[in-house]
Amino acid sequence: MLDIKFIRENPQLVKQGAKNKGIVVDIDNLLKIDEKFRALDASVQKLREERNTNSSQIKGKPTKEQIKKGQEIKEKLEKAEKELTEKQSELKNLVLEIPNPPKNDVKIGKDESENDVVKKYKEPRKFIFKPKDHLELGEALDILDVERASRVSGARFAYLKNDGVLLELALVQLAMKTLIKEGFTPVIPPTLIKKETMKGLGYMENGGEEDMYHLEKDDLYLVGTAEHSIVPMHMGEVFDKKELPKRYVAFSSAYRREAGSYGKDTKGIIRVHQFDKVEMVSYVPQGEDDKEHDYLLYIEEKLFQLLEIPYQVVKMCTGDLGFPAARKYDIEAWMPGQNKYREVTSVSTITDFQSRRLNIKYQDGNEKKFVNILNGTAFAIGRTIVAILENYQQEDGSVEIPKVLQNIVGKSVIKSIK
RNA sequence: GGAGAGGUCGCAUAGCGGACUAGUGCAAUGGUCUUGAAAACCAUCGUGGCAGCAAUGCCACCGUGGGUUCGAAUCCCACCCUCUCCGCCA
Repeated sequence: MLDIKFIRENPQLVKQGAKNKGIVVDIDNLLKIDEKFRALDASVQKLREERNTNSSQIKGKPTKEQIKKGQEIKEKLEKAEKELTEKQSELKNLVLEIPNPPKNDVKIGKDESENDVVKKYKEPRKFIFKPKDHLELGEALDILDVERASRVSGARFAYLKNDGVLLELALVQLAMKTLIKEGFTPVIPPTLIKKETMKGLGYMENGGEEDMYHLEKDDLYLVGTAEHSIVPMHMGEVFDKKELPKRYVAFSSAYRREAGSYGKDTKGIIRVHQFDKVEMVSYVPQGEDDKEHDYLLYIEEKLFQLLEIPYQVVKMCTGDLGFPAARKYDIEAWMPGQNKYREVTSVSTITDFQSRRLNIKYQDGNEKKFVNILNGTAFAIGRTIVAILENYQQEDGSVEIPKVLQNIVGKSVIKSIK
């Protein structure tokens, strides 16, 4: 959510920002409503003042005149307050439809085709044999079972088995150890959150609700990422500036309906309804989000460098940013089985767009300011396993385990046990 | 799931229809004193909004949302949360 004052003072910037994201907003109409709202607000305040004066003049038993006057004010006030509430919610709904404007350094573009590759790490490996895809490898090694999962749970679910499980746990260990060393606070958060919380996060609008699992009986939502339960951890709180930056690393399952992605990535575990993830969330003071953004990206890169998997860093253009992000980078790992780079992490700054809505502040001298919030993926475990399988496969179908994980897994190669 | 207690300005507490314009203690901040510190003393000290260049004035907020009343922290209703006991349970 943007600050109404900011919109008033920078209508042009807000308009342009929305346009660059490909979102249509009517700022002129919003400002007109804002003006009406403020006029109404002033008259309501005046009426309340009258009411307060009238009742504070009454000491003991009120006279008939006093009661009559009070009733008159009350009647007028009820009408005016009703109008005010209506205008207010109308205004608020309009404000909520305005996206966070992209940062100046973000390229203006209409969709993902205009994103820029800003960095490449390592040349993709040259195979002397035809590389297999992760599903073929995983099934042969008996670490993945998609078929039985589809019978039990439906499409887009998977069983991870045997060394696949050890690999997942090793990745979690690696991410946790690395980030704890960096000073992050480890958390395992709840994965069911209240509707109120989901609303506060602002993911119910813009069709976001479509992608979330909802448990109707209890009116709870399954998180789509740990960010959904980590960010609101501090709602309504005021940090001391000394406590910032506050950084969390969370491990949790993530649930996505993947509505509207029928026919896309149907093979294997690239796109599933449930996957595990290690996620980072930072709260930083105003103006420090750019630095933090670089830092989180640096950590993401470092983790993939530890795995020695070739990747590229992609900087999103305005049209591919999403509603709350002001800037976003993805890391795309090379997937030999598909002969292309695929998204494995994503890191965004959402500036104070969410903290305003969730009311998360920090005390700076005698001023209270909204914190800037950033989030990024450490490991999306499923896709990282895909990348490992495909990049580390051998001609005989076995898969080498990345050096950095060998000690944790307790072996150096995953071989078929058949 | 059943029974009960409770949610007040960072924390603790007062408040039981009109001097609540929410009191007090602690903590915090600034100062006096001190070689330094502690103590003591003095002062400041919730959040948001509207109007104004400003000093300032006004409005709202006592878990949330409704209601009763001339007037609500206080009474009524619903919901949320916390705690205690019982039941069930990894």
